[in-house]
Amino acid sequence: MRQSQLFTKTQKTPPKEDGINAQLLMQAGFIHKEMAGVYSFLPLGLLVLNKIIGIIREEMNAIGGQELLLASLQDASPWQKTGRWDDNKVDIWFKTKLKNNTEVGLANTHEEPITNLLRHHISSWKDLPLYPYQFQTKFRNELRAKNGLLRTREFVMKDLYSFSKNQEEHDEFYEKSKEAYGKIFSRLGIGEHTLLTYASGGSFSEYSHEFQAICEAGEDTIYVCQKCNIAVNKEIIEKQSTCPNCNEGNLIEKRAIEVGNIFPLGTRFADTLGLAFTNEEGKSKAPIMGSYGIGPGRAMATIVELSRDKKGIIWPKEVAPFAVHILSLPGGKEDGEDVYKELQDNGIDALYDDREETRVGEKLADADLLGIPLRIITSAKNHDTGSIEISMRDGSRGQEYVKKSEALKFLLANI
RNA sequence: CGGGGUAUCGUAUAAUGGUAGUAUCCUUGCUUUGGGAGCAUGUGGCCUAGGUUCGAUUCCUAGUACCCCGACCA
Repeated sequence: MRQSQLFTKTQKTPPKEDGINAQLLMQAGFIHKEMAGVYSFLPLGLLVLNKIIGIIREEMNAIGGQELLLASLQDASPWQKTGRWDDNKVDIWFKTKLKNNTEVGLANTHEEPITNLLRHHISSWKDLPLYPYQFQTKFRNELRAKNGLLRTREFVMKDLYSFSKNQEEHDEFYEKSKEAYGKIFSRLGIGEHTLLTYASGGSFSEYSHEFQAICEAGEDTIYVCQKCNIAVNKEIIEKQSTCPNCNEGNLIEKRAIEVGNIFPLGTRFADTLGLAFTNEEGKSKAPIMGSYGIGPGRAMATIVELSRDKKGIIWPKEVAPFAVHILSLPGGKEDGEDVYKELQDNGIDALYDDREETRVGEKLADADLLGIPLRIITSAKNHDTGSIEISMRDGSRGQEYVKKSEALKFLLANI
């Protein structure tokens, strides 16, 4: 895309905003704040969000997930059956009314609707296991939104629900989901910081699991086992002071962001809502359920918190809005156009700073702020030597000069 | 939900009971051109409603919004 056509602007003075993530994302023009805890995604922000969603989708499909899209408007009755309609039980509901006065809710999660829906589609053991998932907007009426995109009142969530024939099948998928989550956070560029964390399992299992990215901006406190590189959360450490994995006690306290969680649900929802299948012996059984969540927006905020410097964001390769940022400095227009066209023809996403009135310093400062991983500079100086100049936003490699005719080959090898 | 604070151009901020200023952004022009350059130029603002006052952006009350601390986060 040509930067001269991009309608969003960067700001020289950062907005006064809580959370470095929102501050940088707003300053760079990725998001817009609508109100406390509610953000809109602008073109650059949506590109990143969609990259994140794409990665999650690939990994969910790889373990047998089937994508669907459930409704946001919720009928009260399934929630009333499970006891989760009551505002005293679940205090984050947004509720509203139809014209005929029927009360409806804006979904904050989807265990009830998915379970209820599957009553129409599951009847035999042959229909299981089933792993439906979605990317869907959740509404949660938080008493206090904070930390930018880390705690919002409206956010897209990937939620997968597993329906298994028996405990063994459930456990097998649960373990697979752990691995898939590991891959996701690694591809998002925060794998090194993200630890599997034991959390309370509720009534159906000893543990559930969170994926906690160690970060000072986080709201959670976790306790990291120095030996296993896993962690436990507050709930667990209050009950036991040792690592559940190795049983040793050397646990270090850290702040962290919960970027994902997986949770065994047993048969609670199926029992209450009447979801059952006929097993091989002809008996009616409730499927074993689990839920598996990741918030792409929160993941995006976490990436920004963990991957930045004084000058701006440093997007990891797989989530960057563009693979390459071409800056045409004075005397570099001709080369800039050529390189941009060549990249386009070869399917490489590039942002091309073709702005003619913009000064060099501003272009460079903007590029630092936007954080696209690989930068190409064309200029009079480079033109004279028949080269383009390539550098990495993260500073992992210094400036390299490549013959213009070799540029594509070089890029294909490095993005 | 408890406690505290703030509200002034798009952004960041200042002052003031008597016609609201700066920086940045934006317009226009000239000079510049490898790290937000210079000069000039123009546009744009006191959250809402009451009250006190000759006069309120300023003081008071209420509302609303936002922020912070805490609690909460199934």
